[in-house]
Amino acid sequence: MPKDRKIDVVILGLLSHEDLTGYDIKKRIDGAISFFWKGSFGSIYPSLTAMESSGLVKKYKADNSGNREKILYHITDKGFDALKAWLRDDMASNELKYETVLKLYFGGAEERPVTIHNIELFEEKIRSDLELLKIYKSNLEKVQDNEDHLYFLLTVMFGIDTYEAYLKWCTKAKKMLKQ
Amino acid sequence: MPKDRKIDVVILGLLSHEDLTGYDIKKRIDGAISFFWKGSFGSIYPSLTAMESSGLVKKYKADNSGNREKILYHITDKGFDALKAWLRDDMASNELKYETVLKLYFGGAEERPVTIHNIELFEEKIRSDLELLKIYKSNLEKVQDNEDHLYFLLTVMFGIDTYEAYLKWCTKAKKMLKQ
DNA sequence: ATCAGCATGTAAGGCGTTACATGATTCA
DNA sequence: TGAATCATGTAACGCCTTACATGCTGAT
Repeated sequence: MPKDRKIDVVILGLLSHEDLTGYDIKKRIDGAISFFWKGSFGSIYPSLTAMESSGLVKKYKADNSGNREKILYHITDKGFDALKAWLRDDMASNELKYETVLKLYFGGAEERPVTIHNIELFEEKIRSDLELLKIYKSNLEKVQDNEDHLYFLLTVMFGIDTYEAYLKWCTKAKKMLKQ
Repeated sequence: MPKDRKIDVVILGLLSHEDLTGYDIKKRIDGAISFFWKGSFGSIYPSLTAMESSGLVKKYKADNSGNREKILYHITDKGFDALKAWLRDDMASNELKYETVLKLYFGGAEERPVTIHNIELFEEKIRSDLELLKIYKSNLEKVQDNEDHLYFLLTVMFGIDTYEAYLKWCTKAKKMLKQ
């Protein structure tokens, strides 16, 4: 029964740095965060509404110098406390659903080239994502004064290290499957 | 709208090796597979029922030498075709929900020791899982005749390689957080 | 003028978990 | 006798995705 809507803390985390609209939040999630978490409008807007009524965030209209409606969200003290409580909580569910590995595990049901092809597809995806991560990394290394940047950098390094391990494994696995 | 119940292929994959009961399937999923996929009774039994009515599997009562009711499932040709079609399909969604990395990314909202502690928790979990994986690996290496074992071995190696990369990253990250 | 992007939201429905309900068997 | 494990299933409910609905702005 305990509420388990992780999108809430993703949003609170983002709002702990700056006020954002729902649309902004979506863009942030689609950026560097997408490597380890996802989120859609269909979850973001309801979460914002729910967190507003429980007092974790506060909404306000942007000072309309233009005339487009734009609803910005600001994290409250209560929201900040919730974010910190989550960080201090030892609980952390790391759920991976690797369809590629699943296909590998059951690869015996097909000919070897099928599995080799699946590994190659994975490899290509990882290789291009890795390039992105390296760009993120070099951008982060340019600005070293900010404490937050250390955390972003560590996250990106986590991605780079694991992706490089994936690629090494791909090479090895293909070799073994080709005898 | 396309059916996306991946638990179906997990079950088909398991049944491609041997006939199993729903309970057996759950045990298999909780074993080596749990490293990259999860499943509960609440999803397994309904999936079996659905796949029976669409002809992918066939159920039969175990020859009751005992008297406990036991329903075994056998994969049909149609089920085997579905499994192979899935393997041949280029689509593969690898969804990770790394709460640990999420906490890392937003770690700036708390003091450094909080993040260091979170990394240590992750490290311990990975270390003990890695031991398990290494046991699986040495067991697999004892039996080399079977083609299926190659796939299991590759899967386990994937786990070992990535887990070792995680551990190296943990050491590095802790060092950086302690200056 | 049109298209991409900005911007907010709702609705339907799928997937899956947790908890519940039930009962037999095996082992200490 | 009692606990753990075997064994099957249902019910409630939550989370999230996809698709839909709407409309403005800015660039080409």
